Amino acid sequence: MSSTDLKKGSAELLILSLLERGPRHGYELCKRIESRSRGAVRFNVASLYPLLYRLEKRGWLQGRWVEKAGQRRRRYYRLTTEGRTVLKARRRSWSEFVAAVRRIVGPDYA
Amino acid sequence: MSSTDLKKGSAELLILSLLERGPRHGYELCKRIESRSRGAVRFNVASLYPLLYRLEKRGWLQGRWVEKAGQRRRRYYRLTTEGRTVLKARRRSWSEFVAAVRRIVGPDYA
DNA sequence: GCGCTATATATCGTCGTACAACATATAGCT
DNA sequence: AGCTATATGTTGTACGACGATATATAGCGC
Repeated sequence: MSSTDLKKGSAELLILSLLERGPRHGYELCKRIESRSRGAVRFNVASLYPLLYRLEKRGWLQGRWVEKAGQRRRRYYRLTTEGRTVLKARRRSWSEFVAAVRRIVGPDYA
Repeated sequence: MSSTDLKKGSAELLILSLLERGPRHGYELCKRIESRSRGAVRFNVASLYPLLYRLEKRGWLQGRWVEKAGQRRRRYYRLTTEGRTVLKARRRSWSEFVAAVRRIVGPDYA
């Protein structure tokens, strides 16, 4: 599986995690994921924006337009209370999943 | 992301890993994944069989029918040399991916 | 002025894949 | 005869990833 495939399931977890410490806009999330993962995870904008809309629609995020002179408008997203609850659950299920995979795949030989 | 979504990217890694120690047939792989992950990862047959065909088509697996009296025929898959090479690479990229996610998501609070 | 890059958001069309549902076949248990 | 377990397979739907493309603003080099 390519690194593209690998990130499929974890995209939401990454977004929610990054928003935990404060509002971020789409492009910023994109760049943060790339730099924090040292390039291992890269987000295509054609996936990111629709994903943000979905999360907002589910009530986990709340977006708000911020306009500044001499700048393209930005949409800042913040975690809702429900979003925080979901994040907690997602973190737990992620670590459970990783543990389960480790039991099947065996220890790392990296 | 549901545990269903989570496993999307790792399905191939799981199959390849299980076949590392010897030939297995589809249903057996299904059951082994379920039991080794203690129920955390479950495979739908409608995903498993097409996946096995794909892997075989790519030359990573080789299947062979085994018929026994009083039993439904089984198709046993074994890892090819190419499959072993791919498995090695997949294992490495999986652990890199997990490390990258951990840097973004933070430590486990499970 | 022009091309390039970076910042920032957005959509369209294609393609792959997961899975519910259904189908088939064998055997044992009740 | 009906249920469960074993075992493989297909069809149809639906969702999501991503390449390509578009729009808008600003700065830099030439």
